[in-house]
Amino acid sequence: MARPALSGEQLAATRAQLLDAAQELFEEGGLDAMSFRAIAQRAGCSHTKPYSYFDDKSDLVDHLRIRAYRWLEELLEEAASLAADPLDALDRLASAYVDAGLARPRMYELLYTSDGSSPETSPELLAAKLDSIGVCERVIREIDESGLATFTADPTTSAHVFWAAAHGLVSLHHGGFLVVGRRLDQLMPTLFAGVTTGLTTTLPAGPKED
Amino acid sequence: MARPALSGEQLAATRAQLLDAAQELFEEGGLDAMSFRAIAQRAGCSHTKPYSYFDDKSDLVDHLRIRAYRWLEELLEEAASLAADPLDALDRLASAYVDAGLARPRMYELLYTSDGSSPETSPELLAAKLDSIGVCERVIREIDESGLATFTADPTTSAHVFWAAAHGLVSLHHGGFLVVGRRLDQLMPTLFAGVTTGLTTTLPAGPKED
DNA sequence: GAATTGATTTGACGCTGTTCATTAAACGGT
DNA sequence: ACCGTTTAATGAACAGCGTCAAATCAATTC
Repeated sequence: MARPALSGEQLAATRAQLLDAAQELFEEGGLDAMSFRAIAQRAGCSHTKPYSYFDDKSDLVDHLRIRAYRWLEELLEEAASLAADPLDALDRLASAYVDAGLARPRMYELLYTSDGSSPETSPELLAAKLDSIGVCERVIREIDESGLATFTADPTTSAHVFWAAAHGLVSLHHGGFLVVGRRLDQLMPTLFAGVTTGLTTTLPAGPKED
Repeated sequence: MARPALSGEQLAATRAQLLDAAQELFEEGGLDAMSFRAIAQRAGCSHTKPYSYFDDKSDLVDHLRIRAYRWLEELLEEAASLAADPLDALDRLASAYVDAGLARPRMYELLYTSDGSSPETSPELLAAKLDSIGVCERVIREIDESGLATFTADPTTSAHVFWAAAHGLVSLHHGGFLVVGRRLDQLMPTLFAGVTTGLTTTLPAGPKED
């Protein structure tokens, strides 16, 4: 009858284009630099076009958050794939997580901030979150199954504990708590060794009390 | 010669008044609701008066962050003061921290967010941060000195580890990772028992292999 | 009472996110 | 080849934002 509606591909392409622009602006200059209008300008369109592809600015940012979690997931997946055994994989996961948080603080920021306006998270965002932490859970399950160590809690809980430790560590750094600066290098092994020791009965480097 | 400059008291009083208004608005409706103009309106003055008391909006928010850390510090201090012994104090500290984070999510949010514009934090804010984590550090030092347990790392590092665990846990909850909801109640003891086990050689509830 | 000095307010600017009326473009039917 | 329809994209407009400059007001000294 008339002008054809946007095909799925075109729609996805433009959305990706807008998200690219948004991500660039955000990583360059933070939230202030990522205005809806600036995104449109960088994407080379009028400042109202994004409204055809996203409900809202917070909707756009939510999709950016999903991207951030996918980025993290791939990163962890890659780190785990290089490991010799599941225990090594958990170690690499922790290092990769912390390294990523330090290397791309803005991207990391996206993971743990939310628009105060929309308290409820979208299903896709939730799925992205669970998928990323799922990498950790899977590795822990592999450790359990391999018999290299035995976790005293179920894999989901154990993954949450590791995740909390890793995120807490990165937050501590970004929050400026680690005044010495070099402190993180000594803190990371202490924390993860502590958590691992506390959560497993058979250990990679046991407590060995004489 | 002329109209007298603001006395220190008046200045502090007005600043406190503005911060009260800002805190109210923020806890009511998040960052969006806490506009510079809305703060002034609630404080009952023109929308530019705050500029006589704060450099900037981010300056005002920074002072709000300091308030948040002072609030946290007092809260932890009070929790520790109720304890029978230092080991109990550490337990209460963890519970108080998590409870506070769950009860006042907006206040908690202030602790770990920063304006992307000003990467460097003010000395007062840094002091407030270190004072709040200092409560934890002090309790750990007391445990060490009392001989109830022996930490394998120095008190500062140990405090960082506990802090990271506590913050990570609250973040996990606020981030919506704990889909089940009740999960937190079982996660908290697991995490803190794990961290404590991993960091101490003499334990409140040891690993007891056999 | 007049002058002066600093606190406060008023008015304005450019920018923001968002909405709405308008224009432009791509197709089907005749 | 044209028209009518449908949809994408635009431009203009609005209220609200943070911020700055000029104007106003109040309190003190001469």
